Amino acid sequence: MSDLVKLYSPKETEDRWYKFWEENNLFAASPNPSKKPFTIVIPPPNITGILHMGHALNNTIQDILIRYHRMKGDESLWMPGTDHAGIATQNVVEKSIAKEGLKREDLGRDKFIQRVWVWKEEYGSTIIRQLKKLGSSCDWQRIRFTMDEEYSKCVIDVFVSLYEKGLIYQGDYIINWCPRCQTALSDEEAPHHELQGNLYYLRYPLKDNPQDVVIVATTRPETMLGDSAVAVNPKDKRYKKLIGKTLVLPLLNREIKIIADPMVDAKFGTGAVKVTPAHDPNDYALGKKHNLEFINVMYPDARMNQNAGDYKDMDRFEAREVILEDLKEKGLLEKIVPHELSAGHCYRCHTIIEPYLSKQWFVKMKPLAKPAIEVVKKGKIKFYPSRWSKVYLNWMENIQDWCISRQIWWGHRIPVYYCKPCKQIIVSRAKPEKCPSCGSNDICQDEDVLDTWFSSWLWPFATFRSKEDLKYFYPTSTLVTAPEIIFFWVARMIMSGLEFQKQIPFKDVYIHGTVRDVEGKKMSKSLGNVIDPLEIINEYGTDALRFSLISITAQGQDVFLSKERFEQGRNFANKIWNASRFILMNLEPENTKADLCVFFKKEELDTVNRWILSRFYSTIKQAYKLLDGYRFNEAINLLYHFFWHEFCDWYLEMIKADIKKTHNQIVMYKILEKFLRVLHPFMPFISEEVKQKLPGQSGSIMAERLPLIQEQIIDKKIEKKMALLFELITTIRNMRAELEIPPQAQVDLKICASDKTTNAFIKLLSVHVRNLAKIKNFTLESEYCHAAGEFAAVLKDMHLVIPLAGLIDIEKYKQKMTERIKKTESDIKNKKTMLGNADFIKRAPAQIVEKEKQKLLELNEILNKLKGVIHGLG
RNA sequence: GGGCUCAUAGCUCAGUUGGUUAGAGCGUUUCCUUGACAUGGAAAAGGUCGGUGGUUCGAGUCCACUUGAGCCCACCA
Repeated sequence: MSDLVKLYSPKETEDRWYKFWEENNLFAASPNPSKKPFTIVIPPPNITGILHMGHALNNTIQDILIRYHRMKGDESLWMPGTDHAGIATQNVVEKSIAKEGLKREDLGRDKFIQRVWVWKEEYGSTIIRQLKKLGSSCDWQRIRFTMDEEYSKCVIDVFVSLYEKGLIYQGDYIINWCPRCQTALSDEEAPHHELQGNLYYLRYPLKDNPQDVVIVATTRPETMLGDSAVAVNPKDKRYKKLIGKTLVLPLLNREIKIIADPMVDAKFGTGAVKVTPAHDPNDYALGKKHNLEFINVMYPDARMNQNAGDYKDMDRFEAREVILEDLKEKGLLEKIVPHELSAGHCYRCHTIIEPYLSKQWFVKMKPLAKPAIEVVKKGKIKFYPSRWSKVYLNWMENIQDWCISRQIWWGHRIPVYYCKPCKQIIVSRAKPEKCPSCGSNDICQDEDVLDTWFSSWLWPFATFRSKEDLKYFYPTSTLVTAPEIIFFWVARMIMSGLEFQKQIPFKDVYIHGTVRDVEGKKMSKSLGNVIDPLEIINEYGTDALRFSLISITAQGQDVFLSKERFEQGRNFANKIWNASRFILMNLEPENTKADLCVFFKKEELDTVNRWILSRFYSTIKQAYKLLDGYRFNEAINLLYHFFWHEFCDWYLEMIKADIKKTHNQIVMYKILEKFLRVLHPFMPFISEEVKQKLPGQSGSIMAERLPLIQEQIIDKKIEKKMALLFELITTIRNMRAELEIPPQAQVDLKICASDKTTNAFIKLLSVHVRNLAKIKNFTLESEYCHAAGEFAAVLKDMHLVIPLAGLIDIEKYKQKMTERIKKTESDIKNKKTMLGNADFIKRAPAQIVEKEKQKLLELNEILNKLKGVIHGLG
């Protein structure tokens, strides 16, 4: 290794190791009764997906969990797969055939679906390849697709079973309709966004007295063509006498009634509202209640239809303008007031949703939601961070029925059949030969397919191919996903798991933040602010990407990302690489064989080695705890700090002078080797690469176990003492800088430490003071030893003296000391006040009081020493 | 209209059960090309934790109100 380059090169190593792991089947998991299962099902990416930072974060977290548990000794399965993504995929393939001048109708249903499968074969696994670049240790042999034959069977089975239970029904309702995709959408698929629009005030003349008008306000004037009433609040005095009267709908001259309903808010607009039952959910309810006519005025593509009179064939927004013009001409446009409104948008193509009356299939959600609410309330499923459980419960408690039919071709076709002669509806797992009612074989299947989420909600169990696997790995352990997926997927999986497996689908739900750019904007292609993970991998390496991403992801907080962040990860990988190089080039292979636990004997091992071992075990103990609590950033930052600043900056520097000593050899090797194992879940590639270069090591690091915590090695006293030593060295270095002594020049140093323990400790470790602070003649006194004209500093109850005067600016230094004295005096004053407070003495825990007392003593000591320094300066 | 999150060093952010010299990375300043690493080392400067009030012996850390930023949900036409 020592002959290798100074810079770590992830490019040359990462792909190689991934291939090695795959070829050696190291990702595979299978039921093993002697082990605990740990299971994660991947949120299946769309086959149209291309890896973005959200995926990178999501999958890095899962991979950390999986690798951590695998090395903990659990039978760890990361179940991979992809989602057929009905609308998204259909859109992509439609675009692709459009290049040949074709529409899907030109091909016909079967040919089109064939084309989708061809597309899927060619591009559908792009995202999988990219997940592999990320280092994801999924059991790829188990990979699932939501349109796999068996999976599809399960989807159909679930539909039929829910239908048989009376939980699926068909009906004419107002649904969210995307005119561009030309399909119904669920409420979740039509998120509302604010829109700057207008409130248009229209005048509807009374039939009896056309000079008199009722003014209605609307944001969508084109829907007036479908009006079948005007509604007012029954208590509204302004309109009381008009209730029951007839209006003439302008432009179409249709007669409509004025009705009264308490649903109308008298304070909004004019207090009179036009009622369009076929184009608005509220109006739909009014229409049902008051038995109004349902007039659909649009084609599925949102052009006006035959019910729209002269406006037929105009697009809805074009019609809006023309209608307003015409009304204005007739003097029936009262006014236009700017008005902010929110409208549903298609989550696939962002087209404004049209509330549209149509026949669709729905799932009754209330009965399914009930047990799903219970399991979260009872803590059987826990959200991390816990606040998301509130969001979940709030949604579940107000759940609406789920529209599951989609008017597209790519997806699971609804298993409903219609008998043409007798109109019988047959819901069946397989196509019936003949109608059970009339015996006819003139049967056709429902044209619609199911919502993609109607297949993904079965993911945690439908992915398992055998009963044994299902029994062993289900319920899964942790689900890792983003907040916007809670309603779409998490909630529904909980419902389906309870309904079809009678068990929760997972125990923990870890909700991570959204990846945003530095300005806090969501990363998206349209904004052009994306950072491509693959580019980062190419430039900095996968380990760097993973490290940086994780180190800034506090539990549940959004991630603000700029490209520079990845430098830290790259630098850390390089640091590990070089520290390893250093160790390996100094390591005698025979020293790699010792068993650390046998070797470790307090009495025999020197302080420095005891210290670093203690720090190592303290660190991993804390890291494991943090990982178990899903605090990934804290865990990795802890490991980072340990390795870089304690192991490299202090430990390796201290033992450098005596690197061939057996104890040093054994300890530095053991810590490196063990550290790599702890690091592996976070940075799988470099940990494997270095591990493989260690002498006497064979086999993958993936097959190793995490180092066990050796409690008996943790020694807080030594850790504290060593902290003092470091402070001492730092203070001396500081003095040298103050004196502008060149780094390579050696100086003499006197330390006056009156405290016996401290004195003895410094004596014991004086070699390190000499080496790390470049000291030539070192003397340790127990008495005050600061002579006039010498340069001195104070550390706790010690005086540090460099007998080399004249170089410093005495006045400047005096001033600095005076400031410190002032600060110390003020600290003392505060402490005295605190300790003088009877309530504090009485109520604070004794150990805190004791600690404060100690601090006061120390401060007094420091004050004395500082005064001595000033005095010494003359 | 309801709910949630955030506001801590120049920048980006940590800070689990309230304990008192508030941390990191990046950036800045000074010095160092010393055989592991300049994707490096040493040292330094820099916050009193958005505001107000409260609880407490003690609050960045709990409560109320408030200001600003952002997100989610909701059938205001």
